[in-house]
Amino acid sequence: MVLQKRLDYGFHGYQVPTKPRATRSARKRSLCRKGTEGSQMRAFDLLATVADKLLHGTDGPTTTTTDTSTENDRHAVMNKELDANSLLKVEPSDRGSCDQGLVLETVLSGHNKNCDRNDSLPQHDEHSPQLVPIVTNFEKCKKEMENLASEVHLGSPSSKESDNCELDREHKVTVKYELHKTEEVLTGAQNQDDSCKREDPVIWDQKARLLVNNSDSCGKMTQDKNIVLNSSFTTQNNVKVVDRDDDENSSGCTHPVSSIKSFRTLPSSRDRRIRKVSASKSWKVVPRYRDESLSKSDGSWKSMFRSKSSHDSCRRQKSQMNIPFKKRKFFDCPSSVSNSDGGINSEGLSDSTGKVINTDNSGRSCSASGHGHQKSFPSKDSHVKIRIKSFRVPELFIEIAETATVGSLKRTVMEAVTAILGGGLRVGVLLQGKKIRDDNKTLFQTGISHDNQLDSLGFALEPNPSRTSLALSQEDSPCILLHDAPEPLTRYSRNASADNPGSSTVLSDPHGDSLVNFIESDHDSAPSPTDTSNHKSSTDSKALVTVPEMTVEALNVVPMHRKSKRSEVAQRRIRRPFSVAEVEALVQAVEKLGTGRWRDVKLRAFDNAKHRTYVDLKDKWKTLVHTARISPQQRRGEPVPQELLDRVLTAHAYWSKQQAKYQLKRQPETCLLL
DNA sequence: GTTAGGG
DNA sequence: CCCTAAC
Repeated sequence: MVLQKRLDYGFHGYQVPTKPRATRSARKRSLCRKGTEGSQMRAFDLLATVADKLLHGTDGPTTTTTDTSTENDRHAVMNKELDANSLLKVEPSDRGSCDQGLVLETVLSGHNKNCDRNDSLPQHDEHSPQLVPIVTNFEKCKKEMENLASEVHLGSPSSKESDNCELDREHKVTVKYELHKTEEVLTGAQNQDDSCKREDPVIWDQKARLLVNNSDSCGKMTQDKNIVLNSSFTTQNNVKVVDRDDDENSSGCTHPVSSIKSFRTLPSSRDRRIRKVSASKSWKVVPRYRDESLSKSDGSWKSMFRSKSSHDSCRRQKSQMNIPFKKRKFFDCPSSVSNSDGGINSEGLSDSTGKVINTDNSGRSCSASGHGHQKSFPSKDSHVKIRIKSFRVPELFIEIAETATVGSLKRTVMEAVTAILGGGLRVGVLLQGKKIRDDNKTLFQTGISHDNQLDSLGFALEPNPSRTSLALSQEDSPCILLHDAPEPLTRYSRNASADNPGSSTVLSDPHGDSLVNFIESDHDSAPSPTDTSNHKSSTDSKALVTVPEMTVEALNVVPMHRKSKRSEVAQRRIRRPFSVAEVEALVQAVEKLGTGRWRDVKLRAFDNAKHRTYVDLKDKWKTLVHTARISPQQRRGEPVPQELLDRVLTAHAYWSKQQAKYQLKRQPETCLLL
């Protein structure tokens, strides 16, 4: 067994600063479309628009490798560079169609040819060594951008200039990268701020003001009320991306797992399926909402946002997202997220969802919005101009083996980002800290159109009950297939192991007590925010964990389905191969309890492994039996000790007999009865 | 909510 | 792992 270093990255947030502005024409068009409705637009429409745009943008991301991804560089990157200055950028993929292609790039400080655009890259030096800030840029195709801008940005043409020129075409996502357990992203925060600055917060503000002024004048002249809103969507999530390699070791010990509770806390939809899922399944991507987010906010968030936003009081609210939901194949409305969810959302919007921070990335947004909004607008007109400066998706947690390639890292991050952005997100609107739940109210009715309320308008990304699932599924997306063999990950894992001599396939018991460990793996997988925060300072951010060999390929992230399937955001749980220790525990439990009592088995041996449902155990047993029966050469994935397989066969045979006996017993009875 | 089994 | 039927 080999110990591998595992790198955990906590993404404290993705920032998607303002999206590129639509061209004038586009904007005009958009204005025409939406503008007519102006403040009369229903809140629901507003939500739908924003959500739609957001989701659209993420369609069809692709990941590519950057210059730094060579094998040779890999270690350097992982060990050294990451600590210092590592950046991840999401860019349009070359090959991808404009509208969809996104590329995730890893940029090392120093040689980032791509940096040009992002001068604002955070400077890590200041930060603690453990923190690895990553900035990702989301560039959307103009088309997308235009659409986005057009939709998001509603206003009179006159004000157009004011909008965010700098942001043009760039949908930026800033990702904070943290080493595991370092929840504090102070550095990152600063970085972000920097990046934000880079975005020219000042300019923004000024522009915003200009806008306001213009709008005022315009409004008066045109009788349009233009409202400029700078707001950021904030979501606090912890997404833990776990390596999906064949090896089970990954399972647990090192991975924090989302707690079921959290899921349960979500607003329950009436969909039974969903409930089921939430109850019994754990997802890799775990939303953190709840207090944790708040606590975190103190650490990373606050620092990040506040640092610059000092002047303004921003409302912080935690928002939760990523509650994995199963696909609702049958019910989903393909078209617009918001629409499809409508009913459910209303409920979902409720408190359960986190709160939203009303700040922009830099924290200034708040202020900006504040400036802009101030009561300068005449209330006559119906047009509401909204500018969303950034969307935040804080806390992305990624855990990846050191032996993973840069490419896999990119893919993993891409996957996570895609999952978040493309996955079940919905937009919540807050006014003065209160969630606006009635989607049918017009903006005017809600008060969004009122000058005095503008400064208190906020947006939040929230888990979309119907389609939220951050879980990344590789298998789901066709794209993956293209890159990877359709075969199960396990297969690849093997290959990978071969490729990486250093890593051993066998997972050792990192903690010593395999059973206990794996049993508790869940906890690991979903570390509470608090925990992480506590560990922040630890230099060991790179926790050395025994990790089974991980297949890089397995990690490949697959972009979610494009638009076509946007609606079906729900994804299957990520694959979590059983570790030998888990198998051991399973075998032991089955030996004692027999087959057919999976719930008991679960309670007995996997009670603490939230991510293992009794169905999972049953399935695993099924596969174990199958595995035991086939030749070793045919087996894939982490090899299971023959001894265990033998026990499997023995136990299986024994309990099969018992069952047969039982049935025989009964048969006569039934016969007699008959 | 559990089991069992096919996919 | 997912999905369903059946209980």
